[in-house]
Amino acid sequence: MPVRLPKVTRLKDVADRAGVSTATVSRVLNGLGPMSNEARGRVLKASRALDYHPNWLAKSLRGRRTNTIGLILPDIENPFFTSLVKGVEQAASERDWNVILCNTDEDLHREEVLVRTLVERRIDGLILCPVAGSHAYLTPHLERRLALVSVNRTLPGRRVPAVVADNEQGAYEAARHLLAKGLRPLALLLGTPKLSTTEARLAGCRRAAAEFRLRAGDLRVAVGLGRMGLGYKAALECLEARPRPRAIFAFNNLMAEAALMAIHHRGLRCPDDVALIGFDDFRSAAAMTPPLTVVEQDPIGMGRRAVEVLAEVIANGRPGAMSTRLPTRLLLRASCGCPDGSGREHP
Amino acid sequence: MPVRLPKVTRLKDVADRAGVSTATVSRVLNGLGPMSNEARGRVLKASRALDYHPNWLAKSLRGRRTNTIGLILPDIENPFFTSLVKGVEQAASERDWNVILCNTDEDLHREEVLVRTLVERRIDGLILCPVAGSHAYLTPHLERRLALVSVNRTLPGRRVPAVVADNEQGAYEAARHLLAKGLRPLALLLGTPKLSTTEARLAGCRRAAAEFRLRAGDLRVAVGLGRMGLGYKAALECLEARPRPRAIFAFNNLMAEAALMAIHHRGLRCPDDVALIGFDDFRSAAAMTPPLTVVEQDPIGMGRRAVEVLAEVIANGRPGAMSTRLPTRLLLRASCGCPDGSGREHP
DNA sequence: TGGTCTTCTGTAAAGGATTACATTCAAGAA
DNA sequence: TTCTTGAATGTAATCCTTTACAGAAGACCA
Repeated sequence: MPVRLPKVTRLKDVADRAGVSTATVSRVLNGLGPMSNEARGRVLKASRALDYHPNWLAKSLRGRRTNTIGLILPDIENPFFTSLVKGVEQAASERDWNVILCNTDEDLHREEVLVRTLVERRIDGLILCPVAGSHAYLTPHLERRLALVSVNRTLPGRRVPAVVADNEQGAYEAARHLLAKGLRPLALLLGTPKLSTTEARLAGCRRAAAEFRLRAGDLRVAVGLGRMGLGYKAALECLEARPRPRAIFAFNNLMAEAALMAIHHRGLRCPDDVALIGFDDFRSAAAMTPPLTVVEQDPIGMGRRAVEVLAEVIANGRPGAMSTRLPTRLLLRASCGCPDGSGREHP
Repeated sequence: MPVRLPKVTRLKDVADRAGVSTATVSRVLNGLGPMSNEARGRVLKASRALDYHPNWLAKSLRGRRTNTIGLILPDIENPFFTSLVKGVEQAASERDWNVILCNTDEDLHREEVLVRTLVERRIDGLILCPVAGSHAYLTPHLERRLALVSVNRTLPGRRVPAVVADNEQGAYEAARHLLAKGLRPLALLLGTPKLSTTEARLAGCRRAAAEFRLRAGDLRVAVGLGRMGLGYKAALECLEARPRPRAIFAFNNLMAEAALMAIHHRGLRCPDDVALIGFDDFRSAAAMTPPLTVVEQDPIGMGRRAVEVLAEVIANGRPGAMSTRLPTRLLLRASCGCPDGSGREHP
């Protein structure tokens, strides 16, 4: 029998219609405790007829668990983070968790506000990619045993589990690859400075430089500050210096694109005049001319792993390991002067 | 005096420490009702000392309002939707609303489950970009007066307010531009079929074709099904046909990239052998070789507008207008054989 | 002094679910 | 027949806030 659906249906309404108590309805709907088939049938029928949707607020309030985690990222428009979101969503939905996604735009104050909001929402745990700066505001949250995992970037000086890529090694391999070809000067195009990723990648490059006994002038550092326009300008200036760099290593996907545009607009050929390697693969990298060599990360895997670590923290109060470092891989395409080795450019 | 923070602080704890009732604490913290400065000071001090964070679950349960909206999209990895998310987030945060973002992966069943989940969470409203197929499951939700706005795509045959781009006109202008240059055959590379966007763009192309009195064989339709690999294959096949198309109009950013790769891999020159126009601008479009001409949309504006319409529905029970159609613009770059007119390739 | 207003504060009832505990009832055992 | 046991169900407390309503205390006026 169809029913006019006037207001929102409560558990009590279902109970009344089925002629049982609220406790019975709750037990039936959650499949807990003993129940007669008789009661079960009546409850399910009533629930269906009234189009009952349990009030998740009440449920969570009572159960002290929201099955929701927070995910705070600095820039969801960046394809790296977009893929990371996907990984987190996948792993979360396997656990029947929901994700609340938030964007800081690299703004520390906004990050602090977002963390507070999520804590007030009683999320079960938080995955955070912290912006640069002091995270003193986290102290009371951590004392309160907020389940927290940092992802992609670390939180310096805090005992917070981290899931990151092996930035040092990845950058080392890229720089070594360029230097082994004799390409120098080598210019580094940094994204946002002071981040743990930037620092680690820089360290990797310095290791390679030391190994090849590079002279001081043969390692240049330009800073793009994480914005396309600024990266483009920095790359242009960098290409103006004499002797001109023979290779550029861009520290993220945005900077790699900026560098390639700068090379083209200067009328230079890539890789013949200037070789280019980027950090992090992205959808368009293989469609560029030339296809871009990149240090490939696994953002989806990183997101998945972050959820797993968070699950450990939630369940046991602490993670299995404080630090997870995911391997990277040099994905050779034409922009560094190599024959398109490891495939992938045919989608 | 610093306090060891043992468990989570409740309103009651603050009240006890300040020596007042819970009602007073609530009034002070929400700035409602009359209160003495005396009480105010004591409450604020206690609240700070105990690091009190109001329980949003209890608040929302009692207030029957969550200040949260849902946003369901088919593919958050697509930069178009990523920007749309940004617009929604901006407009939402101006209203102190939070956004729960969900991903359907173009799967109707997943969409249905997500809507149910969000309804159970008692979101105040929902912005939905529906996948193809029958949305019968929406009927009871709409009877229950779920505040719903569809975005980018419409829900055929339902009275649900929609915020979309003017797909017909945008596609018409692009096709006209190519046909006016005498480029034929013209090949259309569709994304996912049966979507309102695809249909509208197709209609725009047919209008242009009729205007130019195109012969039947001079308008080809290939289908990429919204996946990079399939789009690439479809484009390759399309380029194999004789006479070879002199122009391709790709119906979304993914298909445009696929088409460009196919052109390159076939050893053809763009735009000399085959001109190319895509639908929707994206970060890398200007960095491609040649830079891509596209029908530019305004995804951020679309997201913002969707929130505004949703706000009307929430406040008044109905929208100001059932349909909002946002203008598009042909953004000329080199890939259609035009001099880089409207700039933008220098970031 | 008593009455009327104001201004502040407290008590207790929602809001909608889960669940510890109590109760009922029938079957089986002694 | 009476007692024990177990399954099935109901009652009421609980989670944490907001807020209607009532009460208290002081100011002011007649």
